[in-house]
Amino acid sequence: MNMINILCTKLKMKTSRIYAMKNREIAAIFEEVAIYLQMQDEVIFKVRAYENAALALEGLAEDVEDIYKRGGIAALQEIPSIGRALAEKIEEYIKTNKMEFYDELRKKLPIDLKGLRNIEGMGPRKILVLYKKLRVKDVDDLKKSAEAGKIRSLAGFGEKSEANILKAIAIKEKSRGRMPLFEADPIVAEIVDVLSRAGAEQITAAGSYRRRKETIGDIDLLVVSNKPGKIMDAFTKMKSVIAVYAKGTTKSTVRLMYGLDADLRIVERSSFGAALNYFTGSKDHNVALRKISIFRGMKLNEYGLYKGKKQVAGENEEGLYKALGLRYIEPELRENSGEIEASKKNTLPNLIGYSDLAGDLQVQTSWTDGSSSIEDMARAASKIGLEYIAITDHTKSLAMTGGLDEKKLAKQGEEIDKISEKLGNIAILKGAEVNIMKDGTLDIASAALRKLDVVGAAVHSNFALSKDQMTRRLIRAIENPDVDVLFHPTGRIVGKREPYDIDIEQVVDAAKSSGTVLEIDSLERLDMKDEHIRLAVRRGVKLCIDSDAHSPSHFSALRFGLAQARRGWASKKDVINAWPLEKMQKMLK
DNA sequence: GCCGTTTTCGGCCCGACTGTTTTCAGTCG
Repeated sequence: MNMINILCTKLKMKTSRIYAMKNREIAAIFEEVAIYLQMQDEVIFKVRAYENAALALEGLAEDVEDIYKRGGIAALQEIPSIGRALAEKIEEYIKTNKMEFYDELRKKLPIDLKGLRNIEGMGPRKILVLYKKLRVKDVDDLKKSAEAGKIRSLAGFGEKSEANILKAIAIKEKSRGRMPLFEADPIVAEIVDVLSRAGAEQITAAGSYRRRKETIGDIDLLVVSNKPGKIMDAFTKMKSVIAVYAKGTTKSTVRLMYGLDADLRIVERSSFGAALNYFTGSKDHNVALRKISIFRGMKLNEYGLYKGKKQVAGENEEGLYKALGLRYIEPELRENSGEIEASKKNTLPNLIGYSDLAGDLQVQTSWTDGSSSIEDMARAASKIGLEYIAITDHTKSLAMTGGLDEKKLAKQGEEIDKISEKLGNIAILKGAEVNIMKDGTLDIASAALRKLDVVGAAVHSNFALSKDQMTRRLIRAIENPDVDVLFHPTGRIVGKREPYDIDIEQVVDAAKSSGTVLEIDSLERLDMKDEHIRLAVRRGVKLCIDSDAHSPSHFSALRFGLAQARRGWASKKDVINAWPLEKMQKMLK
């Protein structure tokens, strides 16, 4: 939340512009309350209730304020992990922007909980002791106390604890939070290489990396090896390791110089499936599976599924799900957001596969801000197995890219025909990424657009309109009979730019009624988000997954768009560029 | 404080590692 606050201040934006802002605010408060309660020796289950509620709010697609407006307290209680008491607290916060219960706790213990909790090893009990004995209120106090050698003499602490605190603070100062998946990819490859050289028999990256979440908080690796000592040594001595938090025979944790942690677990082959399942998560998904195990009179841990002392499953994930009476659930779906119920009822979607794309409907070239010629881009696309691409350079109002006008579009069309004929092995469609003006009109005349095969429309300016204005702007473009696809519908860029404020449901509904395709932009943007995709799929809106390539190497980003689509429960039937060219073209206006 | 394939009361996921201890509490995922 801090990051968002900073962002808001910097951009002088109203906080309401940030998507589902209230959800995160309230989640942050509940998280803090949980810590306060733990300090006060409140029963752990009450603590968990607040933690669970925070998680539920963070994972919520809909704005909690909208839910409240729609159905009041009763609607809030429909949210899992929110009961009467917490619903009332949420109501209070929506109405007054305050929560008395929380304010009281804070008055009693005026501590920067969030800051202190962010220091590795600092939990509620330690924070409380440090406050009571040394009046430590924030990270700055903590650092000073440690440097002055005051901590080592406290009961429960020692010299090592004191040194670790200083180390953890130093590391935190260099931390960077969550990392986009596409940045983590090469780092994971590097670690896998090291472990494989050290003699690991089997290596799999698990965690949010395997679930293909758009950002990851750390890297979880799972290894099968009969030389655990050697593997752990190789892992903790990697060049990129700047600190070792823990090193055991089955589990080690290190901090990497890239600003995130990596966890390594070594397991027996007979437990690999159970371990993979456990370390892939999500935590919520795991907890749900364990509850099912208990219900069926069994116990699930990272070593297997047990009936008494007998392992009934665990060597592979498929067997594990089967033994729990479930259909196999793909990692991208494991967020405990309905996948377990769907698995029970056998209604899981047949997810689009990572090699299912036949074409790419957004490609830029050196005609505008791309680096390469039409021919080079077409060759690169063909090389990775695509059967068709659409050339979609920017249009004239995007002056900084040298956007094309009607005349240049016509000229580019002639060039495309020539190259198409020359190459022969890939269909090159004529298209454009047409700029959506502030009022929702387009910057290219209808007559010129009708000569194109694919018209994508996109917002590139005036991001700070009100929710209402922006929604109307997009809907006007969507309903334009010349527009086939709405490119990167929410304008966000992972880790860089928040989405503009729109009513996504209205946008999706407009796409449905007008037969407009919504894009999943793969490169850096990952726009739409998984939850938006899921909404679109539910409403029967067609999607396309595009690279938004500006150079030949960018086509490799399609796998991230595909991952996003899978996380949004999309099947091949939902994604038009997974279809053969002729069938795809029938979907265009 | 939440929740119900079993339960409107009585449960609530499970285990590894560290540091400070001599058996465990605290933290983490």
